[in-house]
Amino acid sequence: MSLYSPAEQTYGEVNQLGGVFVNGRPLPNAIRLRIVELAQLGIRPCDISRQLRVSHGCVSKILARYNETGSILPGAIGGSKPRVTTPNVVKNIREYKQSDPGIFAWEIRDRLLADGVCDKYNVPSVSSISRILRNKIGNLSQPNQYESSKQASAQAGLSYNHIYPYSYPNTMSPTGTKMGSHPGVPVTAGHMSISRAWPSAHTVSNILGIRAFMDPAAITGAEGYGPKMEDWSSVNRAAFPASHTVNGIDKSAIDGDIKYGQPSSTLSSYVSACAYSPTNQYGVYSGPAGGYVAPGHHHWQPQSPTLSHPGGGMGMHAGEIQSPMTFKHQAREGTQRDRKPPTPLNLNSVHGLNLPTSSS
DNA sequence: TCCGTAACGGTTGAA
DNA sequence: CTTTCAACCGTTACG
Repeated sequence: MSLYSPAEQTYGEVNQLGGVFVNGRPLPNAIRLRIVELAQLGIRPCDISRQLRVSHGCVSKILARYNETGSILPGAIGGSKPRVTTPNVVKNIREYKQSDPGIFAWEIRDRLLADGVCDKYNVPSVSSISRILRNKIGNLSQPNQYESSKQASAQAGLSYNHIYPYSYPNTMSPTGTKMGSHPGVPVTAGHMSISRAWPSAHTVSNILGIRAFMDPAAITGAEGYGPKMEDWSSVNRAAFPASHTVNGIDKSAIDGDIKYGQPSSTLSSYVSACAYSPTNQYGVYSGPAGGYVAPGHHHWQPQSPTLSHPGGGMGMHAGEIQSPMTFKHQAREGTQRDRKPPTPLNLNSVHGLNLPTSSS
């Protein structure tokens, strides 16, 4: 799909509940966040599922993950984690080699075990060590930036918190038709495309995207749905609302972002735990404002509970969700008979679902 | 009816 | 540059 996609086709499919999703891709952060927030308001998962039009399996998964890790973010997709040849291992191999240039690969292997660098489960094979020697350490005199960059964080275990690594191809739309118009966007800098990148033009598309997202009808209707996946995704990402404190659920942040822009550092808590960030290549969205996001950490490892990290600067237009759902309470309200009317807050207001679009 | 989870088809990105 | 491969995704269906 990458190359080009049929523009008219919507990017995304519609699930049984009428929600739009992109197969293989994570739900937009804004929706993920909304799921968590609604759950915290006491809304049952099944209701959340219906309201947001996200499969219950997904709601269940996101909530479970949130409970476990404290993060609403999806895990890192793609790439391959350094399995045995972690930077630390490479570093050690290099050291062994430097101190004894004639050392055999099997000897290195034994030393890695002996020194506790690796255990029997993750020690590289002799052939791997040979490859490392050949490919990464071949010329000891060279600085080898690879390591320097990663190595640091590498074994730390905790280093990964970052924002979701969505990398996003910034290539805006290949098609160019719609977006082409504003080429300004930086393709170059992969990172940040998100937040800053979205000046106006995107906005529109975002909106479309968004709407489409939630409202299938819109999609179809809008032939435009211009933003193809990428944009879409960007939307998503960007959309990350911010609020933090899950408990408190302050939407203020969100609102804020609705206004666009504000970097909301707030979402940190939600975001934080996300998985690692891939190399710093795309940097992760350093947000507009933020520049936080230190490139350095990425680390593989399952996410951990630690979380809060200022990472976030994504720009978000949280708005995304808003429109879609607007929570049609209709359905539910009618049936309110449920059990506890959990919503003290009124769903509608929950997130500020107000659609800023119109106003602003 | 609700919810956890496996299967499935998909995307991604490091190696 | 292309291919592999392992990670994750959300939906669906089942129990």
